[in-house]
Amino acid sequence: MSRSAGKAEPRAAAQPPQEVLAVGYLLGRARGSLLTGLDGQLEPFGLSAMQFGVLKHLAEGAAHTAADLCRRMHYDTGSMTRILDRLEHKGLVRRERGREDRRLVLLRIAPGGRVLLPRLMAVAARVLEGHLAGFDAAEIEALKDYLGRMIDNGQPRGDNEQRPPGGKS
Amino acid sequence: MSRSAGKAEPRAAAQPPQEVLAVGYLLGRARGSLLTGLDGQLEPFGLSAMQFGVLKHLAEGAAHTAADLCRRMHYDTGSMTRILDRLEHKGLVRRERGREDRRLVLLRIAPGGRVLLPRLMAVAARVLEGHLAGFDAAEIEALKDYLGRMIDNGQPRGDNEQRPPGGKS
DNA sequence: GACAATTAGCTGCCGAGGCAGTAATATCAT
DNA sequence: ATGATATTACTGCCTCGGCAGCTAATTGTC
Repeated sequence: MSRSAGKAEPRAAAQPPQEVLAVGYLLGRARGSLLTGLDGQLEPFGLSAMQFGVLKHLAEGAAHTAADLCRRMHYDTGSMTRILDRLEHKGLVRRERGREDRRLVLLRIAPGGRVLLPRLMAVAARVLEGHLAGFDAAEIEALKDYLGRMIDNGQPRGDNEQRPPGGKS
Repeated sequence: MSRSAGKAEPRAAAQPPQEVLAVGYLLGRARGSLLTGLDGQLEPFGLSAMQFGVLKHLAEGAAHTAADLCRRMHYDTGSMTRILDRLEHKGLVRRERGREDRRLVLLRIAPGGRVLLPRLMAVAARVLEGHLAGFDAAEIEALKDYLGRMIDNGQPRGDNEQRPPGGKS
């Protein structure tokens, strides 16, 4: 949002390396604390934070297949298969072979998952809010903005995308 | 500040759960991007980001034993042993039994590590700065402040957390 | 229709991190 | 001193995520 593109950017990030490296350190610690808390609170339900994320995506209709989930969550397809195995085994997710495209395995939340989800959401929100105690709305927005920008900066990683010449619809 | 029964608190973090959960998501992504970039850049040196962190701590004199490193870096002692094994095998770190307290294994950077470190620092700083491109000094400070506060919020003895009722699976 | 290229999902394998248990040493209480 | 407890470092064991390879199925080209 406050991405002032018109302004000159004097690379203000030019600070003592120590200062910049601390960002990476803090990032790892904050993420670890969040994950530990989340996993701990989710443990009574027998779910991990990752499994919760999958369930949430499915409930929102944000993804309907395993590959879709992997793209959205930037996750490995092999690991996704195993996570779905567990969720299906717990009766929280149902797999169904695609009828039109028989390569696809369409995913749906099972009733059990749909019932459980609200409680999981409440738990997750509580953990997040606990970590964000003392933050006002503007600060949360700023934090999300910063993180988003860092992610964007990291995306154009090193090499060029191969654009095969010619049409690719 | 026990939020045991806190409902209507003046905490501004009361936002739609979606918005708050996004923070966790972005945090994980930003950290992943950073780590991927760092590991990629460190690969030519045959080192991981974690190994670099250990080397850096030793060079700064921030830690002198394995347990010390673990406390500072919030790391598992078993994994630390294995990391030190590799660093020692590469000739970047030296182990020496403590003379006063014979339980300790005093750690020192070997000359090879000391020579290598500046280049590693430069690489790491470059990756960090790449992710922080477009950030001004105040924003970086704010980001570090936010992350630090999140970490502090996650620390608190963690036992005032309620347990969700009954597990099933 | 035959063929290659692409996509979706799954499995095996490997490295890394966390946990528990162990041996050696140090510290404290009695 | 003796025993109990704590700390340090290390070692298996387990789980999880990423990677490579595989099969089945779809799409595109001729």
